[in-house]
Amino acid sequence: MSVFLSERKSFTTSFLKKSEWTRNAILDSALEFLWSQPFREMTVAKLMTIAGASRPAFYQYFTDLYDLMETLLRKLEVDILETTDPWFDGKGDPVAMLSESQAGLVRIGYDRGPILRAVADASSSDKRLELAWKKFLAAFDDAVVVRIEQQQQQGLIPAFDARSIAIALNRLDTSLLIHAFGRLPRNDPKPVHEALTRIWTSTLYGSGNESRLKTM
Amino acid sequence: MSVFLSERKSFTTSFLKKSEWTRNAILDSALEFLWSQPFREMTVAKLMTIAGASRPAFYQYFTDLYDLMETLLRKLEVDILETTDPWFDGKGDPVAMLSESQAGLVRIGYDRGPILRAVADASSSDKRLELAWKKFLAAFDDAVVVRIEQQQQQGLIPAFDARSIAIALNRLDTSLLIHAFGRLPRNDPKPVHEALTRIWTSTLYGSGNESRLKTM
DNA sequence: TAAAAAAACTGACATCGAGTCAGTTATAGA
DNA sequence: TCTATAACTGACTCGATGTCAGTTTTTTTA
Repeated sequence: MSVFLSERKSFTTSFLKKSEWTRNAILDSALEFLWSQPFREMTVAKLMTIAGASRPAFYQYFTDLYDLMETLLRKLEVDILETTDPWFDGKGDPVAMLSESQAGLVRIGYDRGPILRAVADASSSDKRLELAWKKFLAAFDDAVVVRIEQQQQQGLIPAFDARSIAIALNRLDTSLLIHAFGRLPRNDPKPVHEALTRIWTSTLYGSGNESRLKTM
Repeated sequence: MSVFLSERKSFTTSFLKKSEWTRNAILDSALEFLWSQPFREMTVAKLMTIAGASRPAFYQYFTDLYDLMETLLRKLEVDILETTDPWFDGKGDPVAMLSESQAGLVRIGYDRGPILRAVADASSSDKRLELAWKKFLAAFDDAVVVRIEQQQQQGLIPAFDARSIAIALNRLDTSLLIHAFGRLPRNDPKPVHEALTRIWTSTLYGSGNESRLKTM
């Protein structure tokens, strides 16, 4: 079960029905696999060898590898929503809240980068998973749009088309997290957090970044 | 050969050696295919049916589908470098130059979106193509870093780690272009251009976007 | 322009991974 | 301990890939 599980809780615990136990063993095996190899190397056979069961047993629990990946995506989703909370619901200084939310995102990206990458990779090969991934991203787009429009009404954020900016900023986050943390060795999280915060902040609040640009 | 070829020059022209002709017919078939279906649906057999030759003939010209996609990537690269020129080499108002370069990028993204998407999709399934794609992006990262550092020395851009911002902004561009134009029907290019320009501009030059945010 | 050389092409084959199923084994509950 | 239910497996089919020996078509050149 290796060192790679150290950063996360294992799915397999004692006192579970055999069926649940095996399902979790498969999920654990998938995580173990994806921490060291890209999704494209994963086959049902390899996975089940790690999990210690026969290949057909896999199909007892998942319809295919993409179905399994969707399960991992759901688990990611929950954790991301949690740590992203401050900017969406917080009451204080919006810049500080934003920085905090981005910090949470970076932390999760760092802790689960290869999984995030694997889901993104896999989603381009399967219609169903692609849809799930798209919805996952769209949910964030919607949340960011709402927050931007709220703060535009308060005069905290200048007037512009909230949706296209929200989409752009969210794409920025996902692709940068995958770029920086999607494979081992992972980048240093600090500059990633700084870059994201700088870009979001200057785009939304225009602060921290006034240029010396006058005429020219 | 269809309507989809209208926006681009066909590879196949007269007076070509048979060998070159067939190779180009395959490339044309790939474009035709990718304008209407995602990469994951593409098989050598389907492609060669469109191209009008036997399946094994494909391997005369390409080692596999990823090799073919790499060829399409090279062609994209050339065109992108062209239209991106203003901000990198221009002399006038940096904000205007930047907006112009982004416009070029958006135009290419719009004209070739599905191809861009197909290359990105395919790159996650193949080591070689993944590397080519990574290098393609890294080349832009480097160019942007150089330009940012130049303008930081001139005092046009505030001091910050140019590389991480460059990487972030480039990831933003690619993923947003693919999101907006990667499949039919494509989005309206105007808000995409506006969003990109707003984000790049406020991040680098801090202009066009001063917030009413004082204390709070 | 016709024959030789070179190139492009093809049918048939081997391989690999996916997904299915009928039949067997193991588990959980009474 | 027995039985019903759930979990598992070996063996199969299928679809796509990549290769090769042999044939056809194109190009060269005499």
